[in-house]
Order: sequence, then structure tokens, then C-alpha cells
Amino acid sequence: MIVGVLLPLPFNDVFDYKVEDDVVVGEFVRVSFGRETLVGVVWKIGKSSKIDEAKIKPVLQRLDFPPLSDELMKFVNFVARYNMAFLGLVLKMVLSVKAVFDDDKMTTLYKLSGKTLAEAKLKNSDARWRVMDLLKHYPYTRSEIAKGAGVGQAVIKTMIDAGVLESIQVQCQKEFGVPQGDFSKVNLTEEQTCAAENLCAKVGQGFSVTLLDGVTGSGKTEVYFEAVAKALENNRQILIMVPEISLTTQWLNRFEKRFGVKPACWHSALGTRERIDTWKGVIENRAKVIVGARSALFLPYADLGLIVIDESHDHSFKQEDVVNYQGRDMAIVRAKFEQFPVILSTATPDLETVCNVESGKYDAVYLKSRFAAALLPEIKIIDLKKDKPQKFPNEKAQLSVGWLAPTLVQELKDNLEKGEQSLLFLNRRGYAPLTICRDCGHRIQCPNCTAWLTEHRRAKSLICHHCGYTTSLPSRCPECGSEEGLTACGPGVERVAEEVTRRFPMARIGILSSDITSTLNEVSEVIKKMENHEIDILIGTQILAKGHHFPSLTLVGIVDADLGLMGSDLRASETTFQLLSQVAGRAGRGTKKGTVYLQTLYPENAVLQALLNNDREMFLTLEKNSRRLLKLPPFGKLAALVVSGTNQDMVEKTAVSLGQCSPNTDMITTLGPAPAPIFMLRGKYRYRLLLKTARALNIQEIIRSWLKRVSIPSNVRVQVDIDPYSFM
DNA sequence: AGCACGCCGACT
DNA sequence: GTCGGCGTGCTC
Repeated sequence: MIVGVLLPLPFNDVFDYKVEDDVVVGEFVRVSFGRETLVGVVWKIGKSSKIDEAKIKPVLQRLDFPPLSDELMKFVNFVARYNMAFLGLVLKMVLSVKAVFDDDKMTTLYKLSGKTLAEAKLKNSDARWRVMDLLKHYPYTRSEIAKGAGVGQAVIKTMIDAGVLESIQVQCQKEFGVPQGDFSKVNLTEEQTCAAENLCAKVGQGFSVTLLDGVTGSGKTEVYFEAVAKALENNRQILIMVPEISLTTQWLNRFEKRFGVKPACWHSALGTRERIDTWKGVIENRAKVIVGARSALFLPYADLGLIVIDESHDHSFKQEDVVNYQGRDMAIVRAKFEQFPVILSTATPDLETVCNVESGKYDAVYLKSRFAAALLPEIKIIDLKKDKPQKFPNEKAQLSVGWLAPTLVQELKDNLEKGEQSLLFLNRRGYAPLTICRDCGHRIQCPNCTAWLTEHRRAKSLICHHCGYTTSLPSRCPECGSEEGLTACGPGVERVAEEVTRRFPMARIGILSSDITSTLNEVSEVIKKMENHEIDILIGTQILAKGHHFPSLTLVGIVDADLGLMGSDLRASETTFQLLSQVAGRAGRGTKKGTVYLQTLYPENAVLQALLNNDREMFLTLEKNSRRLLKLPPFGKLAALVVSGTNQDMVEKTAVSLGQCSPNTDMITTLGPAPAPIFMLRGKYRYRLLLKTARALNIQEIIRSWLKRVSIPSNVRVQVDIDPYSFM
């Protein structure tokens, strides 16, 4: 018979293949396509195209995995249609790691061959001895040896090549520890118990969405862990979705303490081996709890029974590249298809979620008090126009600039003397966001993007934060050759750290930034130091807004509270409010009260006023009113079209003709085309159009018919972003 | 997405 | 005379 196979490629249609009669929809098959072989999924039975039957190739192999469920296939279809992405590319997210299908389930382990180092004509070294010692009783894989003996791959390779180690092939399948719901009972407060019972009541009762809304430090994690325990009791799989950067060791330790074992993890930094193991564990129902970034949503769970979305307001759940989707929303869709509950956990819910609670679509449980004796921090505003940062006297002009107001400097000093920890927050990586030549006015720009290069002084380089372009810091101006002129403009975390060092030479200082220059290990190293109170003042970017618990942190200074408010982004105020309240929530989580200082040039700003008064409701009301007025989400629908390509002329012409035949009625408004805020990105010119419709309309259908009216040249790409978050 | 085919400019 | 740029078209 003939079946339609969906391949993990940018197509919306299946390709026909011949196969024996007993094949079922959802089965994984290997087929040849062009000159390569690929793994796809049988999507429909019967012939789908009108091509000559003689041209139809046979299925090469049927793979021995449980077929995709009907619900998951429906979900894939939905995600593609809703986000206007290629069906095949959504499937690709499910298949996720090609190597799974080539994996022969055999693993190479190494053991001692009996040959000594001397016999192999290798010198003795500590590293080699540690390897020998490790392998004395039991064989391990290469990476286990590297980790266990603390040596590099090179050491192991030398020993293998010299014949000191020999390989053995073993059949191997990763064992996933089974988390125990009753491993350790934590003592919950009355409020927490009540919330936990509420959540547990949803588990196993079909589809529902519940907001777990609790202030920072109220113990939301412990509460949703109870729902996880309940789902484990029912022997279902559980997905805990977290923003990429908050998958911390701290979180994992808490999980392990509660459930006895580590959960399976899924994130971008995973290696191929780990991906293969986890993917198989998920589809074969051996991995019970998966904690992962948004991409974990597309794994082929055998029996998913609960999704928890931690920090559900976080914008990193919105993916913006090949397939654009809002992970939080798609998680809810998946739960609906598969009939299980979703828990949204956050201290600062986004407006969409709040409105869904108000309309009764979602349920909500609240945690109003902080854990134990912890008090909410006191928030104070520093008006930078009145309380100006002081310059350092007798220094080179460039070095003399300061970024911290005298009040904040004094508070830091006092806090330091009290022996308590402080945190300075600035959401800007590197040393300075712009380098300008004071002699000729030249600004150093990225060759691929319409953006300035950021100086990273520690890495001695200039880096583009949009495309990653890196170049060494020039000693003289590339334009006029001046040796003195180049000046760093504006602060980044490195520069604030420099100022702190100069003001408090005795203080122990740490920098934390989600940088290309710092590895995951370095980050957890700094966090550990902070926890152990080996750091007095920690300076960092938004990486430290989430999930960390520093008991003796009592002072938080937000260096530039205005930074996030400047963007043209419709969610700018919401993001800023969330970010700043998260950071503020780091203060005073122990027994001592915390204080938060916001440095701003606009102390009257409504967002900052709401923060100052600890008044989330006030902020939400303001935000709701302004969005309702402008008919923005959730009161209307929004979609962005990004027209891009290397040929500026063609891109512009396409954008203009899209603008000319754009739909416009009383229910539909289109804006643009306008050059994107970053006009050139990664060497491509970009124009944007924005489409705003009434809530009741099907925005996807409107776009589909719009795009049909315009012919798009092949070297120009039109990308659709439903409900865009970023306006760059 | 990949990959080949094919048609024009700059080199040993 | 060839190497290689990327525009176009195809993959069951």
C-alpha cells in the first residue's frame, strides 16, 4: 500500500512511499529522499499526491519505537497551523535528535587491558594514574572517565592509542531513577497546604489550567511539588517547564531532596548522548519527570499527566526563530488534546493569564505570605537627577565616571560594615554598550547588524549581542587613527563591578552574567560562593533574577531601572515590572528585612511607582486599561510579518507590495512596512509589518489570504510571528 | 532544508 | 581555458 510520510523538513505536505499493509499511522519509518535517507512519520494512509506510482519509493525500514499518538499528531498539526510554520519543521521538534534512530543501543566502555604505562612507553602522570585507579574495578565510558578522574579527553585518547585501555561493547540503556512522591515530606504552612490540596485535586481529573500565584519566597516550588507527587502516584509522566536560565543546581537539589532522585533534564546545552537517552526514556515511559526548557514540550511522552510551567510569565517561553511559538500557550493546547492539568507558577503573572483567571477560563490559588519570618523588602527610589553619581577626582576622564548614586554607595558601605550581602542589578552584559571616538565621533558598529558592538573588557573584545560577531578591542580609532579618542560609553555589569572595586577595595566582589564568555560551571561557582557568603557584593544581569535563594542578602540596588522601559516593545512595561519585582524579591529572604533601591531618571513613572508601593494590582490595572484602549493582546490579536533578505532592493519592494495590498477594515489594522529596529541583522535587511485584528477574527486565515495576493521572490523571506514579543 | 544544475565573472 | 559565485528547481 501507499502511505504519506511527513519528513522533518520545511514542507506542509507528506511524501508518498510504498510499504507492507500492516503499517499504522504515527509509525516511525526510514525512507530515502533525494540522495539522503531520513526518518519521518507515517502521517496518512493512502496516496496523497498525483505523481506517477512508478516514482514512489519503498519505505526502507520501520523503526521499533511506539508510534506517535493521535493526540500528539493533532498537536503537531495545530502548532503548525496556529503559528504558520511548516508542518515538517514542527515534526522536527518532536524527532529532535536525528541520532536516536541511528543509535544501535551499544555503548563503548573502556577497561584496563593489563598493559602497564611502562610497557606502553608512556610516562607516569597523576592524570594517567587517576584513570588507572578509576578503572581498577569497573569499566566506564569515555566521558565518565573524563569526569570521574578529572582528566581531559586527550589523556584518555593517548592511553587508548597506546593500548593501556581497551574497549568493550555493551548493550546499554540509561536507567532513570524513579522519583518517589513520598520520599520526604516537607512541612508546609497552612496556606501552602491549602494551595497544594487545591492543585492535587486537579491531577487525574482531565484538562484544567490553574495559576499558582505567590509572592517571591512564598514556596511555590514546594507547593507544585505536591501536585507532581500526586501525578507520580498515578504513575503518569510529568513535565516541568522552566525558563532556560533558571534550570539551576539549586532547583535540581531541591527536587532531589523531595523525590530522592534527579529528574531527567532537557535543554539546549545537552550533548547528543544525553539527548538520545532522554528521548528514549520519554517515549518508552521510563523517564517519569522531565524538567526542561520550552523545547521539552515537543518530546513524544508516552503518558503525560501534568505540566507545570515555572515562572510562567517569563518571555523565554516564546521561541522566535524557525518555528515561532509561545511555549506556555502551546503547553496548554497539548494538555487540552491529551486531557490533563497545567499549573502556571509565578509571582508576577502576565496580563493574558490574569485576564483568563478573571474570565473563569483558568483557576487560581494564591500564596500571600513569605516563608517563615521573611518580610517583603522595602523599596525606595533614587532620583538620579537629584542624587547624582559622583565622579572620581584626579583620574583620566574616562575612568572617572560613576554609575552609583551617593545614597546607594552609602547603603552599600553600611551593609558591608554590617557584614551583610548586597546585590547590584544591571541588565546589560559586558563593560560598555558603545565605544565612540571622541576625536572624530566614530561609533564602532557590527558589520552584520545595525547595532553597536559591546565592549567586553575581561574578554578583551568587542562583541555584537545580536549575531555574536567578535573582534579584538582596537587600540586606535579605526576611522581616524586616534590613539586617545576611543571612549567607552554607558555601563555594563563589568563596568559597575569596576566602580564597586574602586569604591570598596576590600569588598569581595562577584560578577554574574549570562555571557558567552562564562560557562555554566563558572556561573554555578559564583552562585555557590554567594550562598556561602564568600561574596559581599554581587553584580549581575537578569540571570540572577530567578530562583536563587541567598539568605543573607539584604540590599539590592537596581542600577538602571529605566533600561527596560525604553523599548518600542508593547510588553516593555510588563517585562520591566516582572524583572524588577523578581530581582527585588531576592532581598530579605532570610530573617532580616531587605531593602531595594531603584535608580531612575523618571521617578514618577507608573511602573516604578507600582513597584515602590508593592502594588501589583495597580500595575495590572494600568496595563490592562492601556492595552484595552489600544486593542492589544489580550483584547485583540497581533501578528508581525518580517520581510528579510540579502538583496535590500528586493526586500524593500516585497515589503512595499505587502503593504499595498494589506487588509484594512474596522476590525483589521495593518502598520508598516517599516525598517526593523535592527535594520540589518546577521547580514540580512529587514522590514516589519504589524497586523492587529479584533479578538474574534482568525488572524492566521487573514494572513494566509494576504500572502496569496503577493508574489514573494525566492531570495526574500517572509516570516510570520503570531503574537510577537520581540519587536527587533 | 539540502543538493544539483546552470549560467556569468575573475583567475592560474 | 577553469573555478566558483548564487538564482532556480526538485525531492515521493
